[in-house]
Amino acid sequence: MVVTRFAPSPTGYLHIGGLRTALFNWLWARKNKGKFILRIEDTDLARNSQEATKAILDAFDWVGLDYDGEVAYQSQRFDIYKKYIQKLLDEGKAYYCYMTPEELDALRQEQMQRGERPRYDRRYRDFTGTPPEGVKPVVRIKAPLEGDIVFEDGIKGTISIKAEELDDFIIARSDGTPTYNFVVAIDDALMGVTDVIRGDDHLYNTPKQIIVYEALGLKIPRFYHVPMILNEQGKKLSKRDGAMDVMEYKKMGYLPEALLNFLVRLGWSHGDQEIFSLQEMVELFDPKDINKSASAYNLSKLDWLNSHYIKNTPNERLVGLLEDFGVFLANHDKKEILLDALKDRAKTIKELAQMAKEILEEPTGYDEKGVKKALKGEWREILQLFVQKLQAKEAHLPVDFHAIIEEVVKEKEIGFGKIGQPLRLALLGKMAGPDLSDVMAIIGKEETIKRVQKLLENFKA
RNA sequence: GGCCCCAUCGUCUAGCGGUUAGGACACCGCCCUUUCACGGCGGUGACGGGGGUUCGAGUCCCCCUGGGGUCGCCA
Repeated sequence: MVVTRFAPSPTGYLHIGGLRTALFNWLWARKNKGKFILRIEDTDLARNSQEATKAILDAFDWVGLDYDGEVAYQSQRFDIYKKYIQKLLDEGKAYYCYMTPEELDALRQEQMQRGERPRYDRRYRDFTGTPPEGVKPVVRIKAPLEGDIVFEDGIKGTISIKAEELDDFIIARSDGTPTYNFVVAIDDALMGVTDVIRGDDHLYNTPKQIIVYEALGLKIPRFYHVPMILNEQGKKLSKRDGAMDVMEYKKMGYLPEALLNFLVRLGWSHGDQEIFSLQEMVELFDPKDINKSASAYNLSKLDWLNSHYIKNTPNERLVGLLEDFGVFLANHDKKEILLDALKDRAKTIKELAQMAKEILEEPTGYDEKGVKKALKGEWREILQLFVQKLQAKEAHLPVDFHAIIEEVVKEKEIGFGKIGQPLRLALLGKMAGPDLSDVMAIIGKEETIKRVQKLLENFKA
């Protein structure tokens, strides 16, 4: 049985790197019919917030990732960790350290000045004297003094760290609360986690966690360290790099399946395939196919994927999606024509909404270049004739409107462009947009006439 | 700076000793067309550098360069 987990610390929103990590873990668990656990790493009471936890849950909900069992909160498991700390203390595998933060700082300063690597000097490791007064001690684990800590990373291969590189790191703060590297190891072991897929910023934590596993005699899981996601410039992702928050993508009009598809291809691939449904990802995903190098994200590819998914989204769903962007089509009798005309033109739902508005709402002005280009020659007579003919007929469907245009074209012996350009300007206020017959059918005969007459009115000879 | 990791078109990537180095996004051109998109077709474009190993290296080894990660009583 494969058990994976996603273990964010609730210090803010879920960012896209976190979502990719969550997705990889989720996929691997689902593919193996195993379990995917969501665990909130909130041991640092001073830093976490419930809003952040909620934000993470909301993001999961939006993209459609689920998890098995209840969400685990480390802050509710302190007594478990306490027992293990005591166990290590009793067995002499951990010890109290009475060094104050100030003393530690001073030591680090000195070491830095001497050009040495700053680290705790193990002064209390074998301390047997009388502890200094008034200092609440931390608990440190006895890390091995020599040798190498070696593990097999499922992505990077064999990783080897010398024992001298590690120090006796803190497993319990002076207030008694346990620290990250300690609780992670314990929880992963206790929850039966078999495969840990996480960002490679955790690579250096792994040997520390292995020290904990070994001190406690717990089973060590398989590790997969996924390379980071870089910004479009190929630099480290930071808060300044635009949309980091997963939910921002919803606001920008991206579909969750597009975001997931985009993210899964960042660092992972399956031959030349670009489009993956969630189901296909589950079938094909394997962490052994994850790349070893970092990857930069490029929004234009996300746009492409998003437009792909929009094209293939049923109109009914688009109607619902559009409501978040102020377009309400549920009761519009021509919504099918409208959506069919627009859905393969929009990169985002936001854009789709904008395009819909530009059709549904009367133009507030006319594009300057368009005016110059379209309003010349016989444009006035042509539009007048068009209105005349339209007024005399019933017209509901695009074909009805198209027939009238054709009549005008024939009668005046002109090309489609001669009527199309001024008509487009009248209807949309600009020179780009979907098929005019569709537009007219959507807004209807009366509105069509109204808009054409308005143009005629605005540009009197 | 120490330690660790990484390196194929601008970007995401395929490649797993013998390929005209493939695909996708973006870009450019053509076609379609009442416009703009969509779509179709075509094009520009990459193995960071230097040494080895080998009959033969994008593929294996070493060095350099470049990039990233990490060195907390954060996770």
